[in-house]
Order: sequence, then C-alpha cells, then structure tokens
Amino acid sequence: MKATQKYDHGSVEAKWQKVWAQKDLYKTPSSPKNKKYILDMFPYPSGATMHVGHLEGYIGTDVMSRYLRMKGYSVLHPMGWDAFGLPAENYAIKTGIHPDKSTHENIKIFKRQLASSGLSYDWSKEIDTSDPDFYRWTQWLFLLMYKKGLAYKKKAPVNWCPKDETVLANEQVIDGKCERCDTPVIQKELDQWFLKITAYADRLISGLKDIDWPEDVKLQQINWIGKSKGMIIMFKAEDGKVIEVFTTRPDTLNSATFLAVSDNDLYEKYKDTDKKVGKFTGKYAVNPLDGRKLPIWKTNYVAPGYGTGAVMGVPSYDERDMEMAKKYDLDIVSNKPDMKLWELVEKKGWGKKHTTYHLRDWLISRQRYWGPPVPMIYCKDCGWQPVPEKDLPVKLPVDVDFLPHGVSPIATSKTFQKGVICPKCGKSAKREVDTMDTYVDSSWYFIRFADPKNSKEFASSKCIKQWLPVDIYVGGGHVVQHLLFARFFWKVIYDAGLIDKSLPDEPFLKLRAPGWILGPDSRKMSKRWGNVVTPDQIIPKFGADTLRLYEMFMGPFDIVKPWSISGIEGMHRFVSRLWNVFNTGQGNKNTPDKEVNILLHQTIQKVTQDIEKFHYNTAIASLMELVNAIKGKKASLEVLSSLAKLIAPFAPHLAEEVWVEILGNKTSIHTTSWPAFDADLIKKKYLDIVIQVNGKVRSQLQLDALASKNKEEVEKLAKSDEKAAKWLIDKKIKKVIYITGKVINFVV
RNA sequence: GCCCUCGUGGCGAAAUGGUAGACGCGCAGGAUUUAGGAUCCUGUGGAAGCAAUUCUGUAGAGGUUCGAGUCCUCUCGGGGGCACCA
Repeated sequence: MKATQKYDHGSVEAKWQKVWAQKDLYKTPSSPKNKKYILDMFPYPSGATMHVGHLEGYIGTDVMSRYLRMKGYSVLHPMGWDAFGLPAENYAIKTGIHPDKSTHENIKIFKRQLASSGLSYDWSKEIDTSDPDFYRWTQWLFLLMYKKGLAYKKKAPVNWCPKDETVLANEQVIDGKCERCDTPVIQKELDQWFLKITAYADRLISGLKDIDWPEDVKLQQINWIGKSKGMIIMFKAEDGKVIEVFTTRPDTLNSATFLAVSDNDLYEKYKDTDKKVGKFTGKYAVNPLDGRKLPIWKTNYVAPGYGTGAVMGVPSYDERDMEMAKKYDLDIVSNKPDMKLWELVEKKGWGKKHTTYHLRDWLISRQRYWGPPVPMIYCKDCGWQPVPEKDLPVKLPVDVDFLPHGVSPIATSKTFQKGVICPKCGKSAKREVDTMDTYVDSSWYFIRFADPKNSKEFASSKCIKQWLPVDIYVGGGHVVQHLLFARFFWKVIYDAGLIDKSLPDEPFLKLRAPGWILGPDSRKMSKRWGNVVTPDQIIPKFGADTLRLYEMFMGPFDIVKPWSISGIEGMHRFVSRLWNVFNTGQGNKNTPDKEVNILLHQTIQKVTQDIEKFHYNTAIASLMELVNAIKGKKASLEVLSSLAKLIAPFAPHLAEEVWVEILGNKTSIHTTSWPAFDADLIKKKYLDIVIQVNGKVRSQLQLDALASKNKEEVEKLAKSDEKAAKWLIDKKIKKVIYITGKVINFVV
C-alpha cells in the first residue's frame, strides 16, 4: 500500500490532457456502427470571457459522450465557432482591428478554456463559419434556395435598427428593440432578401410531434408560427373598391358594424399605448349579409402585415372593437353568432376559407460587413442573377470602411466590384453588397460537422447518412430563432433530395436546454454586478474534475441555479475522499465485502439510468453514497475498478490517473466498457413494509421477499406488530389495503 | 391581457400516487492539532419530552383517493415567452 498523498489535480490533469491529445483518444470512428451524434450549440467567440454557465451544457454533453463511448457507441462530438457577427465588427469600428483577427484571437482563448475543462471534442472536425471553405457552402445553400424559389428580394416594411444601421429579422426584435443593442426598432421600406420559411409553416408545426424536446420549447415554436384558421371576407366599398378582411369569426358577420383598416402612421405613432385611435375615412362599405352601410376607419390597433391588414369591427364579440365603437360612437348591434355563415359566405362568393400565420418570411439581408456575402449579381438588363457555383465563394473583401453608413461596408471596397459581369449576358454588372444574417450559418453547421473538410459538396450524402440526424442537441436560448431556422433548412435540403429519405425530416431528435447558472448573489452573471465566475478562476485552484462534478451536481440539468463557492469546496473534498479511497483502499480481490458488492451493483444501475435521463445530480449523489460506504475499508479490486469507470464520465482525469497509476492498467479507462450490473444480486431478499393506520405511518415490518407476496400472512404479522397493534386496539378494521412489498394500510 | 413553467429545511436539492427532506452546503458538539486551517466522528425541518414517543409540516384554500409534495379546481408569489394576430 502506498502512503497517502494529497491529490495534485494540477499536474494530473495537465498530464492526461496532453496524453489524450497525443493519442487522439477522442477521434471519431470513420465507419461508425451504432452512431450517436452529440452536439452543443456552437458558441459565438465573443471578447467577453467564457464563464462557468457556458460550460454547463458542454460538460453535460461531454459526460453523455464519454458514457456512450464506454457503452460501445460510435460518437460524433464536435465543436466549432459561430464566428461571424456584429460584436466583432463593432469592435473593429472602435479599434480598427479587423474582425478576422479579433475573432481568431477569441477562438484561441475559448479553445484553451474548453481544453482545460477536459472536454472530449474531436478537434479534427472543427469548423469556423467565417472561413471561406465554410461560407462557400452557406452561399451555395442560399443559391439552392434561390433556385427552388425560396429566396427572393422584395421591397417591404422591415425592422430597422438605427444604431446598428441594419435591418433585423422579426425574430431579432425583442420587445420592439434590437436584440443586440436594445435600441428601439423602427419600420423602414426597403428592398431586401427573404427566405420563404412560411412555405414550411405547417411542417414546422407537425414535425414537432415526434421529437423529444421540452414541451415548452415546442409550444413557443407553435405560438411563434401562430397558425389561425378563418376566412377572408370581401366588402365592397361605395367607390367599387373591395376591402378584404381576415377573421376567425365569420359566424359573427351578422354583428359587424364597421371596418377597421391598418395605417402605418397611426400604428407607429401609438405603438406604446393600448388605447384605440381611429380616423374616419369618410367612406363606407356594405355588409354583404344584410346590406348595412359600414363606415371605414383607419386605426392604430390593426397590425399592418398580418392577415389582410383589415378587420371587420364586431363590437359585441370583440373587446377591442367594443372599445373603438364606444369611443367613436359607432353602432353596436348584437346578433347571435351563426356557424352556418362559414358555409354561406363561401357559397355566396363573399369570401373564402383562409389560414394565416404570425410567422413571416425570414429577412436575411444585413447592411453589415462581418457575414457571408449574398452571392447574387445585378444586371441592368437581366435583373438579379445567381453567382455561378464555380465562382463560389464570393469572398469578403478586406479593403472596406467598417463605419456603418446605412449601406453595407462592402460597398466601400474598391476590389469587390472589379470585373464583375452578368452571368447571363456577360455585360458589366454589380454584386450584391449586403451580407447574410449569421443565423443562416448556424442553420446548417451541424450538417457540415459530418463532413467538415469536403471541398466538393456541403457534405457528402454518405457522411450525412452516417451521422445525422443529431441524436442529442444541448443549448440554451435561441428557442424560436436558431431552432426554427435550422429545422427549416433541414427540410429544404431534405426536399431537394440531398438527404437520404431513410432519415427523419427533423434534424434534432432530442433537445435539452441547460438552465442558467446565476452568480453567487442569485443574479444573472454580468460584469455590471461583478458576479461573473470563470473557469480560469476555478480550475487552477480546484481542478477541472471538481468543476465538472460540481456543475453536474448543483441541481437538475435544465433548471436555473446559483453558483456557490462553498458548494465547490465541498465537491473538492469529495474528490479528495475519492482519491483516498483508491490510494489507500486497495483491497484483496479474493475477499469482496458482500454488502458493498450489492451496493456497488445498485449504484451501477442507478448511475446508468440517471445518466441516460440527464439526471446527473442524482447519479453523483449515489456515487457519493458508495464512496461513503467504502471509505476507510479495503474494497475489492472489482469495486474499485467499477467505481473508477462510473466516475470516468464526470471526472475523467482522476479516473484515468487511478485506472493507470494505481490499478495498474495499460490502456485508457475511456476506451474500456461501461460496467454492467447483476440484476439477481440487487434483487432484495428482505423488504421493508410500511404499516399504516388510516394512512398514517405507525410501524414497519421486515419481511422476506417471498413472504411479502402473501397478503393474509402480511396482514397477520402487521396486526401482531407491537407498535401497530397499539393503534388498532378497540378499533374495528373496515378495510385493509395491501400494496405488495410496499405498504399495508388499515382503515378503521 | 394571453400562453408556459416553478413554489419542499437556514441554502442547492431528493422522492414510478405509498416511510417527505436521499446527496451536498451551512451550522452545532466531539476527536486530532501548540493554535488556526485541513481531516475524521456524531447530530441537524418545527414544537413538546430526560427518553421511548407524540403532534405538526412540501406557498394558501378546497377536492379526488385507503393514502397527495405528486392528480383536479381556484388564489397568491417567482421566472420565461407572446402581445391590440382580429
């Protein structure tokens, strides 16, 4: 037996990280059998340092990946960089440092932090969306959409951020403000590129049915798509014009008393009030049902761009219409809603059934620099023409003025437009200078991971078939944006025949969102509160294994929880105890302790089941119980070997150290197989049966498993139990309920 | 306003409708130590009792059930999402 030494996490962790990298231990198998694709939402490499909250998801997928490898699965577990985006560009404006340079410096820092946490990524699969070898295929996929009629340019009122001087997608407007800089967004009429996500609205709803996602995430997507069924009804105005309204209640047409039409100016002006404001147009339309004259009002409360931008005012059945009617003294008639009107309106040709959606087409043009250029050329004679595939990528020019001027900075390049000709007629032409929303990059990166080095295709169909769909996808936020867009891309690529039809038409089979880790003060970690905890503060002092164990032990994976420094100290003590169990506890393999052995197999069962359910906190708790039971004893080699394996996904460095240096194995613990439990061994021989009287626990009975099957026998023994009998004296037993092996309840 | 979620010790939390509080933090007492720290042992929801034990207890009020933290209804509180969507 070796003398007790203190566990030196610093040197142990550094040693194994180096060895693993040298041996390429986590290399993805090239011909997978039983594949599992475990993916994190790849990070934006921002200048702000990574904190312990970002690591929670990465540790969670790492535990899962390591576990699945030991279970014999071929695991793809890659990492990459969502490298395009506004912050790097804004930083360039401030400092003059090119986004490419600052982004890649940040990537280096992120990579070091991930490596120091002992994460088992296969770095040969690394991707970077700002690399021309990547964004070439982003552009290629845009052209695919264009050719399928799913990308188009149109003039439309769009969300404009005056500070960033760019347009934003609907999904990037939070509370009427820019998601990046919090500036109130205004509406502007502009000519922009859109992707026709609305064509997939129904499939984006129905596809949610069979995937294992948190229900609230599914619901949020459904609400965002916002499907509602109704009718478009046509009202003839006196001047012969027709006003179409959308309604979900054609059955209330008999109570319509006015028409309300949207008005951009009123809508903008009274955006922040819920009061109703209207202006009478002086015109009337006719209710086709009864010939009644309906005054036509412009209002602030009819949203432009939804439905037909006009509604029929039905004060008796709509609170807002009622408010409007009362304020402007409009008629309020009240007839009984009539479901027959659905048919009548259609039969008479006054209108037709119609389904409308809250979801808008996805606006992807950005008047900014640091993104993939839209690969289109404008010719005066031929109009918009796609860049020929052989000319991809359209590279971002370097000679640009980053300052935003309301047009893309690329417009300031002297080289970008040089020698550009129309691909159709060959005459001199101009490139599109806008770039694409960076959500386009993240809408397909997970496919590229299957085949990241391919220079002929965005990914070969063979590799896609081998690895996709993603089996487990972990990441927070982005509930409607990224996840909706990525599902849309997958479906489009799927429909284009580029994905084997044996695969599902959903890209992420299981989704789990880690809960935020709050600062020790229970506030969101932020520079402003000075409560940011980074792995660089924790790892040197306590080690990556302690950090990993603590983060997984804090609570349920998907719940918000505050960081606790004494909590991590406690986990550090556990790691020391664990080390001592191995270092001093080497036992004689011929004399296994029977009780410890049973507990070991119960623990194997519990840890196995818990990991699969992402219940890491309770898995670790049961490992603690096992350690508590064997510490100070001489445990058998079987117990120690199994314990090392069980702990390996959580504390990979310590597990490797004891596996090789103490238990004397020659190969890595991370390439061994997961321990199996002996079901017979853990079958209980004796059962504790609770005795209740009127549902209150009064005593308990220890019975042999066989005897517990016999109700009469159990009842007899329970009645004669001293403590229980006390509660049954002078009572008439009305009913006896026996739940086999668990509980016997006397109702008196 | 609508939709979704959560509410359990001093704290993070466990609990297929079947012994509420596993595991950890903190705290208290003890051992060890010149002392502190570290480590180890014991105790720890609340109330009463020397004790065995008893009562009480999962935001609040009802309900279903032999039995409810768990299921149903309402109320209050925290978090998230959508928001004049017709």
